[in-house]
Amino acid sequence: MRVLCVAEKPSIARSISQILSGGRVETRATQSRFIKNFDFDYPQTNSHFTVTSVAGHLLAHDFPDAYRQWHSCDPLSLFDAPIHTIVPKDNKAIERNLMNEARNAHTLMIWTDCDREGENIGWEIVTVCRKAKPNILVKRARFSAIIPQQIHRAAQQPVDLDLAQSDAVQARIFLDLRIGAAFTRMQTLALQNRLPQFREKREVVSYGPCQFPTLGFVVQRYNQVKAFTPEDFWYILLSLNRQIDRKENKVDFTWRRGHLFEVEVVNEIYDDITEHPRARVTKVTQKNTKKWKPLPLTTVELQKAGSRLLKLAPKKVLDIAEKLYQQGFLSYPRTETDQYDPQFDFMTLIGKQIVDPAWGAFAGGLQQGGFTPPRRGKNNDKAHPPIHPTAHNANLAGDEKKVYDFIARRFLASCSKDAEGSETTVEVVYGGEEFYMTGLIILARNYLDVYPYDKWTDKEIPDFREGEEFEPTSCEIKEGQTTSPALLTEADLVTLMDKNGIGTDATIAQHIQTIIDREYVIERMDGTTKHLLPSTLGIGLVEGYNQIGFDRSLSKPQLRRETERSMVQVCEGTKTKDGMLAQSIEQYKDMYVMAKREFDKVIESVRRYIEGAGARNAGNGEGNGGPGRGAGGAPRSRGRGRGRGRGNDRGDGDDGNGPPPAGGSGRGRGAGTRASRRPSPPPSNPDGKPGPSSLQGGHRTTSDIDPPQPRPRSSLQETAPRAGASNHSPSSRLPRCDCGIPAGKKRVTQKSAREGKQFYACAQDACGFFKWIEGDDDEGQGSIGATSLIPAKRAIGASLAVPARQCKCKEDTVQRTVTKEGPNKGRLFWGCAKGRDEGCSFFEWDDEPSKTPGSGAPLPISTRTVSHNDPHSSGKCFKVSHDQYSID
DNA sequence: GCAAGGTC
Repeated sequence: MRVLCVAEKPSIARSISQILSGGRVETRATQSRFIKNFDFDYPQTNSHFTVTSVAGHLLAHDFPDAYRQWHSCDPLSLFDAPIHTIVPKDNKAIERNLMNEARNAHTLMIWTDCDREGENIGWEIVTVCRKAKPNILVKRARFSAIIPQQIHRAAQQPVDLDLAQSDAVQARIFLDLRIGAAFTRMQTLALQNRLPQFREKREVVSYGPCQFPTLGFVVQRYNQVKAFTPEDFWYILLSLNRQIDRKENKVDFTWRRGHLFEVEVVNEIYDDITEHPRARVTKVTQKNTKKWKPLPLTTVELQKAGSRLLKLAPKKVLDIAEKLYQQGFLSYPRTETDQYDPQFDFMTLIGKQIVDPAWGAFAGGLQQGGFTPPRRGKNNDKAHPPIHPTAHNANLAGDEKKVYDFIARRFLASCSKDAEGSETTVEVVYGGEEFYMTGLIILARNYLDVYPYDKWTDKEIPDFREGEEFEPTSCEIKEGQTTSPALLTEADLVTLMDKNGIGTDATIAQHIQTIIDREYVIERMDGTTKHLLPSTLGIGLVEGYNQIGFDRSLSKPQLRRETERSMVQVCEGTKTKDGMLAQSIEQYKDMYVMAKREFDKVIESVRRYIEGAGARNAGNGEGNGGPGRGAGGAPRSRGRGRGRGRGNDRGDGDDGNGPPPAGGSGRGRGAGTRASRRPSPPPSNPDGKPGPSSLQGGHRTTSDIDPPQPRPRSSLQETAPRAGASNHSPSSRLPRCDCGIPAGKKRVTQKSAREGKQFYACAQDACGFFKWIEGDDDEGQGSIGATSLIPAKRAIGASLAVPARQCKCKEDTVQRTVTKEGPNKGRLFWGCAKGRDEGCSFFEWDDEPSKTPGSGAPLPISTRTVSHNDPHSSGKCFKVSHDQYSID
């Protein structure tokens, strides 16, 4: 039996040929420069194999001539115009090769990547091959790593292509083409008609459903920076000189109140406490603490780490990983999965690393009892495992070595144990005010030994006894200033796009490049950090469109997210391709009509900005004070507002008596005995520990993050935000609770599907008011849990893994793994978040459909795939009526 | 002269 295997790219064709043939393979050239055909016998299935490939998508889609000329039709008609499917000129040689080879084959086996796009590329290959041999039997090989065991298994146990996934991609292709072409022509022509700058330049002002939200993030951050007003604050620092190991040391105690924004109040407190000669140690506590080992590695994490730790551009990191994957050293590098299969064979892969001079000994230690199963993240695309090394490579240098080393060390670290330490907290009362200090002793470095990218250092502190008293060496008032957020870096933007489902692992970096190429955004180096600054054109477009009252803004991510959701529904079979298209086209057509009718607003906005008059008011109510960085650069994801009355998750924020806070609200527990004062704690790290802040650092102020200065470049100028230029953030966006006071913004902290989602609640916990913050994730910045709400970008399944099962307590359930020895060990199940003792007895296997009505739990793929496993039912795969492709 | 998604 002759089997024609077609991979998604030439390198995969070569690799699988090597593996399946055991090296005894004949290579034939084709008319395509890139494509080779590989012939060999595969006795395991009594077959003769020919392996070839395409190079990504084989087909292209465009409008017929009558619509292709920009002036030949109203752009509106592009929403309904016919779309032709063709084999583009560059792919003709590939097409000819496929048809020639198909004629001689009994079976066509599709070896494209196991994701949505791969399924669609598979159908494109089928379409072309069937032109030459209509009744060819079609099978699908499923694999997610180029390792012999998987490749042989895929060859011997092929499955069927998934029409639903292909349809979802098809719908996306048509939709993107129609929307992109219609909006791009309309806005380009309108701007050229009305503004001379555009007539002269004659450059395309493109609109794309991914590029515009990407631009939106850059503009949003710019507005936040510009709207930022620094605020002075004051705090009290208590110091003591005391010996550690016979060496004199100055140790600082942190004020429990953090810092206050009223200098008079601080002065008053200060005067009070300095009347007292001595401070007293009220409590010395010691507890064991851990630093968690890293999660298994996803593509986006790899890109962010590459940017932050290895100083390589996201695109560069991905290119290197792709190459190492093709050479068999890494697993598939485009994955959203950060959890391993319970059956994953860690030991064999760890064993391959013991020869390494740098981390071989560590790997050996893991083999001899040091192994602990990796943590389980929340994401699973059900197509690929986390990125891990599949073979050892000792012959790398430069950037390739950096990337491989990182991935190998990350893998070994994730198989190791958390680092362990002992944390000591000393609490002190001085003149009625509380101060504290923490120290850390690392007891076991564990994973840190192989993972130098994480830092955790001892902080020695002197011995203190409960009840002891001392005379402070100094007690002084320090001053600081809140600082503006920074403009986005490329890594920040990658994070935002990923969280909001804009683009795919493979295209995110390209969308960023597109908005730079279009001059919507300008890259600017600030020291060694590259920041992204919107151009006047970029701001003008976004602000202009924002002034048109769309339900869902074109520059925000919801629309794209809806497209993604629809695609998942098509994959699930709960929506048809045509249904999705009709619905989406109608929606975008309405928006197009509205945009065209009110395009004057965009034109005026663009005119204002590029002529320089608009920069004054870019905030436009958007600025929400910006993520507060505190004076010491607290994590950007955390705070909003400018310090005063920031919401904080520790519940010890605003006392509720003063004027309503601007950027959020804390729940008052009062400010000790001085209820009229308004304490504001230092920013916290995500783990709830105090972040590095001015309270410890002393004098770090806003000058750390100076706002960027203008540097004109072209007629479409850069715009530079200045701190303190305008708006205090409006509190008007906050709803009021049933008590009539502004509601507090809070975040779900419970481990569940909604973890991280924000909601409003009564700021004083008085009336029980509750409301989800709609579009919480849209703001992106700091929407910790957003990922779990975003459907998978490429592979089917990720969104289906979102836990939506609800237990008898009407709470979201949590996923657990069977640990008890027995046939179910390692199997996943869902149970009550509160546990069986405190909660209910809810129990469902993860791999079985939920019995809870409307739970949205995953359907096994097999139940919705048209399945024809009988190898003799040649051609029956295509009994399903299928108008997907008719190639012109 | 348009998009986003593959890959070379």
